[in-house]
Amino acid sequence: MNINQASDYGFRAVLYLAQAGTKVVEAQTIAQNEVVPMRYLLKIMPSLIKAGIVRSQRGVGGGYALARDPRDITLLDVIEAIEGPIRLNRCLLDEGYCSKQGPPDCKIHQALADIQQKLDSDLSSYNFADFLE
Amino acid sequence: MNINQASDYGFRAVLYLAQAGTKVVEAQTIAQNEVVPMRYLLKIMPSLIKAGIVRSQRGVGGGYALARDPRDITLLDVIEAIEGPIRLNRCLLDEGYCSKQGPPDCKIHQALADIQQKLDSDLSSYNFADFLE
DNA sequence: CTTAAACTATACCAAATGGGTAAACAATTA
DNA sequence: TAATTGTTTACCCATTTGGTATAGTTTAAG
Repeated sequence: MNINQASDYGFRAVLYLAQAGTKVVEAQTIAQNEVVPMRYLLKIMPSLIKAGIVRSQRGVGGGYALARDPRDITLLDVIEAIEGPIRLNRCLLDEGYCSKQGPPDCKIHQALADIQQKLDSDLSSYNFADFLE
Repeated sequence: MNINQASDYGFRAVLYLAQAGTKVVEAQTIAQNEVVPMRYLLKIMPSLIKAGIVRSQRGVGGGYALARDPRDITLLDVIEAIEGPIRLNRCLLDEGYCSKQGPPDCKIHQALADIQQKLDSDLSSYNFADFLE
């Protein structure tokens, strides 16, 4: 039960870009400053772009910049961009996954759904403007 | 980011035992009723025993029963018994794990710590008496 | 006091996931 | 048109996950 390394790298990249303001920063700079393996970072970034969190520019002088105000980027946004939606239990998303095919009123399922919703909302309550010094 | 299958099986086993009251129930009965692979269930149960959630009896007529009131067994208890403590990010538990060895005042770390604490508390707010019909 | 029923401990295994690297490609600018 | 920088895709190895098998230990019944 944890956030994976890729998401953690995503946090660092977004935070670095937030600190950089509107400047376009190349991957290598982010990788070095945030101690993220460069090639791995390059693989992660497109997920952040597809999610509308980051924009990129190719070619000489290219790099990455935030696509929107850091205030509008939450921890959950980054996690979901990289790992997809959170599901405390697979049964909460994959209908028919549960081997018991439990009664639709499975109370544990309902409890987990409630807890997951709170977790989502907690992860959404922190935005990257909060993290700037 | 999810609770693993073993914990889900653990939920089912504990719920089944809670419904059985004080009766000693053999593994096969639990496995069949809760649709859990018998051998896998047998591997999981010792974790619940070590955590003081379940007690076992060997030999003829043996089986499992809850070791304490269902009201005193929470979702978190079962998860921690089976998966160990929850850590949203490894850096929250393994000191010195973070490749950045970030400043001790990493704001993201602090946010995740807060969120994790809320998650723990939410998972603790449901006990297995709540789940009985 | 032996046998059968039940849990325990270990070891093993295949498939999926996680973390990371490599190489060829596409775009952009000087 | 060449150099720079991101994109795409494929590959790779180690770990984890979910599960099975096997040998062993405890206990109650006969």
